[in-house]
Amino acid sequence: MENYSLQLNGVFQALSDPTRRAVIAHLGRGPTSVTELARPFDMALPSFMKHIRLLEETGLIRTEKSGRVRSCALERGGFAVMDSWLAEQRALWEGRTDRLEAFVMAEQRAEAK
Amino acid sequence: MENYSLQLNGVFQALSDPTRRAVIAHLGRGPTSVTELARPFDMALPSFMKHIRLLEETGLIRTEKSGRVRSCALERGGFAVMDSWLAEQRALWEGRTDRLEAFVMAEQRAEAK
DNA sequence: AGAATAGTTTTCCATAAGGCTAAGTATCAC
DNA sequence: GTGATACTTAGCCTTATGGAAAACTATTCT
Repeated sequence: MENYSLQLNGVFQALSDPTRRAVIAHLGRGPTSVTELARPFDMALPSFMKHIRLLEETGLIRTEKSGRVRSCALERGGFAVMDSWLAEQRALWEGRTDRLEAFVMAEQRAEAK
Repeated sequence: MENYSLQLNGVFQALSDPTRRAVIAHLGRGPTSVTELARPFDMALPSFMKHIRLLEETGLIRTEKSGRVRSCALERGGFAVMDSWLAEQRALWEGRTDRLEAFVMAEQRAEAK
């Protein structure tokens, strides 16, 4: 899947910025409006909105506008691609560790002879 | 810790590039030389080396030069910062889910009266 | 209606990121 | 010691990224 890789690019890149990670952390405690989320940052609103849009595009958050306020919430699904990649990698080098362990044990058994 | 955040920036950014993720995946099957790692990519060596250096700087891999060949290996420690951040986030929104569940159950109990 | 609030759109700017070529330095293999 | 190998260094180029200011739109409050 070509698309899987692109999603990974997006998610990792999104999380590489401290402002965006802080937004994620904030939303972990519940949905909020953009202005509320922006309050802790010394940053112009348009700049902040770029982060919000990027987070939404990558599927890490979901936003909805009602009236003049846009409220944001975590989208747990966005983390799924990353989780699966990480699991894949772990399977790889844990598999290898197992083989290495098997090898080491085999050596030890050989020595014991 | 100010440094923790910088490490997170680095690790996430490092993993946001497909070439670098491929290198990580390759190294998951064991240590190799730079040239060997570079083989699958249609990219000049100096460009590829930038990725290697970045991965090393962020602590995701470890490299060592012996003779004219530099061999690379995974550094599991580099993943630790990311893992801990992810765990932190999960604790946050799982904690919240629990409270939400508790709230919902309380409502149901109230209705049952 | 008029003022304040909450975003939005547009344009611009400086730096970082990813890639290239050309040329240089050690090793290693004969 | 010559040639091939395996990187390294040094510039250079283009696009992406994070941020800003100014001006605009749509709601909501009084």
